[in-house]
Amino acid sequence: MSLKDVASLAGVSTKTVSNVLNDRPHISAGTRRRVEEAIAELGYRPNPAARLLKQGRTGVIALAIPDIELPYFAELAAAVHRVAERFDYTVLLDQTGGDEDKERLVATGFRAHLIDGLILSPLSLQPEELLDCAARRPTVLLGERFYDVQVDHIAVDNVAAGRDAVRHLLSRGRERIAMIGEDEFYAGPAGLRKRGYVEALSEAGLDVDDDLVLSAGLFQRIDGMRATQRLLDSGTPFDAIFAFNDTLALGAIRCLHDHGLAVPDDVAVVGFDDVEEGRFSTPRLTTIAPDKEQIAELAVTRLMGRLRGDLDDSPQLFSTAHRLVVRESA
Amino acid sequence: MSLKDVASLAGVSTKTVSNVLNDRPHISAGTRRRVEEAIAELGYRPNPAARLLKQGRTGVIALAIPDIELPYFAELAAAVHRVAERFDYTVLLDQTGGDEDKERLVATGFRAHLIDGLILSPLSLQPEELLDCAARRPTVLLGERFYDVQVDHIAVDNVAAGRDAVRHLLSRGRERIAMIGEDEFYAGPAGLRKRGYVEALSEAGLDVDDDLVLSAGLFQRIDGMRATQRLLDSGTPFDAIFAFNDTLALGAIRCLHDHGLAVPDDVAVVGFDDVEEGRFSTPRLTTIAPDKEQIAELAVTRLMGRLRGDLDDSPQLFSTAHRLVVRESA
DNA sequence: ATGAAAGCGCTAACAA
DNA sequence: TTGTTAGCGCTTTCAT
Repeated sequence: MSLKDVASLAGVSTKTVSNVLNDRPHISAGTRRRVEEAIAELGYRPNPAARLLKQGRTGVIALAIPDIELPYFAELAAAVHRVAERFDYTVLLDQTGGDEDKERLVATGFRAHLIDGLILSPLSLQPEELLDCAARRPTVLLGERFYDVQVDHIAVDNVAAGRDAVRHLLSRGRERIAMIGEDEFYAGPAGLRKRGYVEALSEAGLDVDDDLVLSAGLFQRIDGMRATQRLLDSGTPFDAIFAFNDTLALGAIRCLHDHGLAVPDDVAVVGFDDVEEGRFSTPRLTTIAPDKEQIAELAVTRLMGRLRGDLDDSPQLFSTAHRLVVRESA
Repeated sequence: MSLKDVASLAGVSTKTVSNVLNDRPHISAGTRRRVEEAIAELGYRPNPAARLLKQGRTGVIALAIPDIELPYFAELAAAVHRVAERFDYTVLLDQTGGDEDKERLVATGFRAHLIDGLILSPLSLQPEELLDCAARRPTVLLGERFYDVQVDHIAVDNVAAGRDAVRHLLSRGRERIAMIGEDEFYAGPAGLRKRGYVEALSEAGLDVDDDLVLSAGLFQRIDGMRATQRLLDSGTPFDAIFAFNDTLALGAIRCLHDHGLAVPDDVAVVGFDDVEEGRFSTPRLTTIAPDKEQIAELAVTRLMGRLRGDLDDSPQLFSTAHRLVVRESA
């Protein structure tokens, strides 16, 4: 059933029906009523595919993140949803799982091509591929990078944030500060946070002890737990942990508790992300809080600007706010 | 740039290009090569809208849930994603926020999206509207209902699950068991869980004390915390809490800790959902674990069956497995 | 094995 | 104010 059916039932042309549907002016009240009755009678619904084919916009943007099960991304996704809604846009969620191929698939749009724009949180994609992706459609990248890709980036200042976290630990008199989240992709946020860690230590005249630098797979709770276990097993003394996200930190705390260690008395812990969970955990988590609302706001409005074509400045890096939230764990 | 351009560059008809694109037989090697070269040279990408208009399927299913920030839904969404991927389907996530109007919007598809099917977790929508929604496109409902709607439902046996939770508490010698999650929508899962609570109590010869029955807005941590605070304020003695989801339970524990109450020694707590968070919390959470993988599997395959039209049985309620996971909190 | 041409349902330029 | 009609880019039937 199509526009035509409605038109013939209402005794008007398709154009008129289209006008009614799109709420355009220049329709007499009587005609409008007749058309609306016909629509109701037929239970007619416009075919979005046809509309899309015609006007070339879908009303959908994609948000591609590594893992929706990580609360940070869930909270970010919720924020993006809220902003997108204001623009009458829906969000298609894509999980890359940190898998490079999957990420590439999403980026090149082999799969979900029915989108007007893309907000991508890349984990392993290389600059040239990101550029290619952005050339294909309006794109905003989440997460700071070293390299200078000509694509809009939105991120907190990870070096500064990492420094803030470690400075706080130092100010509490901790000197053997472990770090969880070392990453092979030096160019990403993790590399930058490590930089902040290193800088804060050296400010305090401390050297980086490689035994205190731990890596952690997918940044889930279990990874934080395992890393902490390795640290404990190694016998290296430590009195604090800076985890590169809150779930790692929560996993670390779980492990410390299992070994009868008190947080923060024996070991102070600082996380990163300020997820809801950390506000209710025992102990409550001290963390770096990025402004997720601001990130979402910026990402979506930037995308909308590009979509509407009323953005003529060149791609840039937007640095969003962050702050240290001191709670109980450090 | 379209198929036509590719065709003329390759010196063939659009039909041939289409054949190559869709990997159909009956193409000579030479022709295929020439077409592929033309595609590469032009950097051509098929327009999915056109394809969609023609064949009427989008390769996208929507998952409409109240709130992605609730870990249960995030985990469920991840599971749905994984299953959908096997069918080469992408998942569009829609948040209803438990808002009735928003839910209706999603259900009726007013925001007519390019969607082949819908998995909906309704909170407040009425039977007739759900039916209407299902009539419109293949639909699977998540969460048990009392009423007998002719739509596929997938849910754990909430009455049995609620009973299991409370029986466990009783077996631990608790007799003043509070309940958090009372809901005005008696027909939904919450109402059924309460039924299980009531049944288990009466099995044990106990009466329901209305002072122990607490309601809780959106099932977030803060709601659990507030409900527990009210309970404490009321002065009603209690030695256990059955929270209708894990986040409520975690919020309750946070509140108990704040008041110097030990879990489970002073108050035992059982949750519902078995979210990852509860496996790492302090104390670890005892909970009812629905089989999320099974739920996702069933929901998606059911949808796929309807989409392919090779499902001719009538809509039904699928009861999925659940089990009690005893950890530290009770 | 390949080509010509008719739509899929909608919008919008142009006509009346 | 309303109608006519030409596409949007693809798939597909029917010819060749």
